[in-house]
Amino acid sequence: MPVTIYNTLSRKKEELKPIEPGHIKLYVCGITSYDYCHIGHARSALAFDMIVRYLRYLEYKVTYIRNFTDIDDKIITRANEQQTTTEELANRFIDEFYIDMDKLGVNRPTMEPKATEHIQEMIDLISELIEKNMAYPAGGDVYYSVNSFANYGKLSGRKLEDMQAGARISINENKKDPMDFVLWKASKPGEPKWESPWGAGRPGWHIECSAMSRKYLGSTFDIHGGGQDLIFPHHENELAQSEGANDTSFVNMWIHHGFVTIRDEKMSKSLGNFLTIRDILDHYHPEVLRFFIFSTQYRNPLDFSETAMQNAMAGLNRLYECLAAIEALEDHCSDTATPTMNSSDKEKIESLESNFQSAMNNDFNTAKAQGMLFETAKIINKTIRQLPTQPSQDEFTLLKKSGDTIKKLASIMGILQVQPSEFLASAKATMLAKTDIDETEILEYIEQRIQARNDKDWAKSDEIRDRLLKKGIELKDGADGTSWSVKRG
RNA sequence: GGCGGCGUAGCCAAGCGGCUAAGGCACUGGUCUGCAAAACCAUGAUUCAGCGGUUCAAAUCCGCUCGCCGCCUCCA
Repeated sequence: MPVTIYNTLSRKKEELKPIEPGHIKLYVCGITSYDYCHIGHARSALAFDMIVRYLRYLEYKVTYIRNFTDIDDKIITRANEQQTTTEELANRFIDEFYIDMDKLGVNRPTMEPKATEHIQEMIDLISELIEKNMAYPAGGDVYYSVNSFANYGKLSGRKLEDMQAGARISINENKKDPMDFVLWKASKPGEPKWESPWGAGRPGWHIECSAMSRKYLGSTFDIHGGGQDLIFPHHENELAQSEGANDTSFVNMWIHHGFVTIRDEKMSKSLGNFLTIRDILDHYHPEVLRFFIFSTQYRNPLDFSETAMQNAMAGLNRLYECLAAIEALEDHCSDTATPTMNSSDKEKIESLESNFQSAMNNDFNTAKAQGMLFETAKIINKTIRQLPTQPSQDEFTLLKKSGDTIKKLASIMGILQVQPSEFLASAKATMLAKTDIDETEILEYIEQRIQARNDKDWAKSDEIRDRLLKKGIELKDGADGTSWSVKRG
């Protein structure tokens, strides 16, 4: 079963065929580090984390490069505002980025090059472009000449004429063509600068990815990824630079993920609908965010809302409850017991892994893959319910094994990786933090209620239960006493 | 204006020309319970924004219309 991926360049799903058999080389545009990361950054990191995990699960070797943009206009502006250096600011937010990524359980890429550590590679690349007459110095800057690259626009599907008609391009006296973009920027007084053949300055944004991907992955590699907003101009320009300089195809497949929206609008600071990763992690278990993000295919827009997160939590809970039920099975088997599972259910359970794979092979369809997990959980729950006290050894083994398979497959999405009890407890703690009651108070009420129940004083018992419910606490009377949880929603 | 995407049950979401249109959440009924809650079980689309067309066959392909979104400036 081949992996097929939607390639932005061809606008079709294509079979993944690594250049070097068994080895996939992937480059993803990382963050510009000048602020805390938001939920959109989380989706990007998580989407490629999932892709890499899946490819490795398929036993591909994956070399995964994700860069840090640690010098650019926004960083300079922000550093000035905070009266610090660009280096200090960028490094500080790289540290914050790692804090968020670690909480989300995102695996580190193979390498994470920083732009400022690859200035020489960029200067070399720019020099090559100048030699080939594809770039020109002007007034201390260096520009890429879009007219020198016949295929300019092939990734984003734009024509130069159309783009000029749009005419939202800043006027710049130095440019030969308004669409030409900067490769090297002369530094203004007080700005960070590096020496170059064209004077002191700093690199343009697009050139860093061309230089770093070439250094670590070569002139042609398998997959380049990023958010959909990077298609133009960033990736279009990278492609023009790299193919212009290297005279060879830059990337075989371009993967672009969709946006996270809030009330169906793209997040932005000006709209005030901006949510950082840590805002969300204060209220939800990291696996809830992961589950939510993978509840739709990576290319679709994903609308964030409290309701959606509650749904995600409920769904994840259901899967954990199923795992807990499997764990709770006691090993009392009988050789003579008749199996309770019908053959079609048994077949479905046994084909979980291959069904999961075909979902994932179809452009990493995590939404469908999640559906497979639920389908299996449903059958397992049903089976466990019908199980005699002495189940057959086969059936018992199948259930245990299915639980392990669920966990293994879920690990590709980074969910179901903690003990069910641990997840439930930690979800409870974050939920409790949102209420105005604490655990000791709840336990006191429960004690009082147990007394009332022992006295068969149902009125008082119900009154206590209602009082807690008003505070958002639900009680459950089980076989082993009363337990509590925070009411959802 | 140019380019791209989307519109499937109350909500989220699979589906990529042919098996009963996955799955989740919510709702409702049942099991359980002192009553509840949780959990579990069961149940929902003769129909896929609308209209035409291609085909033996369309949610799936083509055209048009309507609605929504993104990019064309930094952006995940």
